[in-house]
Amino acid sequence: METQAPETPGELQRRILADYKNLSKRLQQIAQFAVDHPNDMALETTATIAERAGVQPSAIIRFAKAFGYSGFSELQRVYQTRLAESASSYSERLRRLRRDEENATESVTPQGVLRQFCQANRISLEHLAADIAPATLERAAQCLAGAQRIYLCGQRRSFPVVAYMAYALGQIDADAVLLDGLGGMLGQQAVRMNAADVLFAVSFHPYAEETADVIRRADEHNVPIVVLTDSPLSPVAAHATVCLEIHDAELHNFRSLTASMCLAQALTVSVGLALGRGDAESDNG
Amino acid sequence: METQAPETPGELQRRILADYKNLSKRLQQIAQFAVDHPNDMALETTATIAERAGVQPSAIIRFAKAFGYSGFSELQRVYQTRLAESASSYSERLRRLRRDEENATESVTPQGVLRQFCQANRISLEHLAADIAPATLERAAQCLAGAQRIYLCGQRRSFPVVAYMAYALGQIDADAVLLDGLGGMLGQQAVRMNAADVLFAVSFHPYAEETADVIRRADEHNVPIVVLTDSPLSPVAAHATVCLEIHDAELHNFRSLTASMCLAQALTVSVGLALGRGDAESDNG
DNA sequence: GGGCGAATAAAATTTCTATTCCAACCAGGG
DNA sequence: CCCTGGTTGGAATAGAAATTTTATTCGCCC
Repeated sequence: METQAPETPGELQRRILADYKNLSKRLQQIAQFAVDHPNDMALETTATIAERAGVQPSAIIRFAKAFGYSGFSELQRVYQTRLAESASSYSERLRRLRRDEENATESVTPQGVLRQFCQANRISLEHLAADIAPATLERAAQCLAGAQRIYLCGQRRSFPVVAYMAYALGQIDADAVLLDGLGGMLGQQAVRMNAADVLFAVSFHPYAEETADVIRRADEHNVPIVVLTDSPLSPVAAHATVCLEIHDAELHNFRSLTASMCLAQALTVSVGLALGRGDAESDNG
Repeated sequence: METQAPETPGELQRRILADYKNLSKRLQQIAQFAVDHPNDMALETTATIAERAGVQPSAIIRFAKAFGYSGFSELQRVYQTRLAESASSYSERLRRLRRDEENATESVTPQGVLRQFCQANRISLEHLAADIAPATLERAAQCLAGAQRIYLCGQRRSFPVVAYMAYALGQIDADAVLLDGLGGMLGQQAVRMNAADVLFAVSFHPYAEETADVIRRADEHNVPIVVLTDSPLSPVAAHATVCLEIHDAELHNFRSLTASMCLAQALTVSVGLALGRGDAESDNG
């Protein structure tokens, strides 16, 4: 009632421990339970919590109010953020970052923008390393390394990713062909794919029609397909032999490519290592 | 209704993906949202979820029933367990990640390589934010924003960077031309540059001859030049009006592009903000 | 193009939950 | 022993949320 209610999980935890000895017997009992079962506090109803803690529902309300909240719901909100943040906080963190920084005055200066992007991209790289399933990545690398020729396809925003791979795979003497659709001849370029090859396709949200076409064609000819996309439900994922899911940061309505590029690079190097020409040349330009 | 309702988060995820194509349009929309925002599914109310997903609350119920649950609450319970479980395993994942890093043998597996790249790139992003002089960045942004037309030039490893910029600048309706040297006509494309335009050139170590040529030509015609390169002593830096120096990470003899891409993106957004069309569109592909 | 059935939206209903309130309770001091 | 401060338990209440019901729309087949 009297003091300000903690708004972050950490603050709350500290407050509970500090005020513990000043609480009444029943409230101490609840504090104990809250510290021991934060998940229950976040997910269960007052009735359930009351039962599990062996108290009356109204005592739960009193507990919340004792820490300055208007009611239990407000307290529960704090426990929920704790849970959401600690879980797969990725998009949550990015969203918060965006909210925090977009209204800061410096966010419109170039260096402010740069700092935001650096920060956001660092977070997305952090998660990239943890989120990609090793087995999936392994299969993707093997798929590419075992192919006679690697066809690369990506339009619009995805194009830089495959452009980079075309270059990098060339550096390790892999037989890579970039399907660039130059002169409207994407179909012509793609028609030679066969089952001994592999198609590496990159496609993000609005999912360019051309890429979908190439994938469909590859699927019809039993060409293995490695896909890099942003959702397992994306139309391109359906035909994938191996599907790599990636979530790049988005800021100022621009989606980044950092994580995608990083993954592309790691894949290329892995293919190189598999082919025994990983750390080959001295330089690349 | 007909089949058994999934009781574990993993099962549920698989069921959603498998049945996706059999669902009605609205239900697909919800499935999409559920896959993308599991936290919301666990913590928010039907009304809130409905609003965020852009559907009616009753549609959420139908969604739950479509997977065999008696109602939404039962479905939500599953998402809650997912959240609760991942909360406890998060620190576990971090610990594993750290432990693995000390393990040198893993560095040749794809996930080991990926982790190294993520780590290295995160460090380079950290430095990027600190190393770039705000004034230089500001001048670069103004230079680009004030130009009638932006010519983009980058070969080999630098190409993905300018390819991305060509795309991104197009998104904000800037007049950008990618000098891709297609059909050996790089000279033809470059000849129209004049003093009201600007040339944005990217060039790294062995410094492609074509890029140097374009820069030389631009300089002769008094075209302002913004250069992104890896050394102030590089041959391309000499002619630069504004010179941005960048140091991407290098691993396994492959130089990354992460920092360059990040800078390119920050620049593009800054140009957009300067032109007053920064956060324009809803989406970009 | 008109009628049929499924899918959806909107309103109405029911269920459940947080919260309030007050009587009973307990401890300590007169 | 009884009053007095705070504390507790549990019924009552107000409100919100899930669910059901009812119209309406949409898409498809004849």
